Amino acid sequence: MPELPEVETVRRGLERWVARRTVAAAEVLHPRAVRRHTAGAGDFAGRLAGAEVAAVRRRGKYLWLPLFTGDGAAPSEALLAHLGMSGQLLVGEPGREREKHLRVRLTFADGGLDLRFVDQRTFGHLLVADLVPDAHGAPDETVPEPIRHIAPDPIEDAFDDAEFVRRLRRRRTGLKRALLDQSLISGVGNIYADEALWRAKLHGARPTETLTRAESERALAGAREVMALALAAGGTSFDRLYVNVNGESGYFDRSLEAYGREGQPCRRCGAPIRRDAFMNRSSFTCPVCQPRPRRARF
DNA sequence: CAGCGTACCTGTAAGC
DNA sequence: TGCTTACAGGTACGCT
Repeated sequence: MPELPEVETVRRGLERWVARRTVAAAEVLHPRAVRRHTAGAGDFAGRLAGAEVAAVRRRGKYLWLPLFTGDGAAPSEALLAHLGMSGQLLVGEPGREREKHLRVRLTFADGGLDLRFVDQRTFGHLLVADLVPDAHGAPDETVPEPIRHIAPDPIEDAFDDAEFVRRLRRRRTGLKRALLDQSLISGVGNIYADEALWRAKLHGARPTETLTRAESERALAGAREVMALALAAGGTSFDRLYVNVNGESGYFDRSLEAYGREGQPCRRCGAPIRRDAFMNRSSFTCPVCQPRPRRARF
């Protein structure tokens, strides 16, 4: 469930079903799922066994569960998760059948619902990492060390609009590429980048150094608005790959204005939406509302 | 250093 | 029907 609204939907589910519970055991069924935990699968499982989930946090597309380790101190490490292209975190009866692409399974000391990381394409991963001070947020906030370089996302308090606009306009790249850069703004992926640009009436190939302050703010507002709407709909899913912790799909796909609408009329002006190849994927734009710049950056 | 292309996977759908 | 190809929500890494 890749982009911010889908990950936030999962975060809310985990908060409800997993927070404040103590892990009994972690079972790694596919080593690739913990490849970024450099100390290995055994160390990963060892750090989780007996730990209590203190909370469920998110920045952009990353989720993390700060862990109480039993000594009464504040959490110093966290279980960090990225769902990649096809990852799911599912909560359910421990005895149910194992999913075909089950990669990691956590059981809890209370014997209740288990937590499963299911990931068809294995681009997602889990790891346990140290918590370090957050360079972007309040002084007492922490983030897992591997994601300290990730920028705040536009729906968190730590996001600084003016700073984003300054950094965006200093870049020398295309607008869409910049929106997808998680070190500039996190949480935006291919769907919501296209939707934000449609709302802002801007083309993703616009060179960032030609953007006015007002245009930059429009792009940001577009991202913020579309993600808030998608979140209210439980996220976007085209198939069973993108579901919440209870296996249910969101329905924001019905509200998409650009993404996946090649050849269909723009709901603002009626012109057929056009598809272009971009970064080994697709970009969808309205050729009238979002005129392609003369000096295009893709 | 910033920016860009490619690699990493599995599954589905479309094309021949 | 079966084979091949294109494409799918993302990030890390190495090259220029």
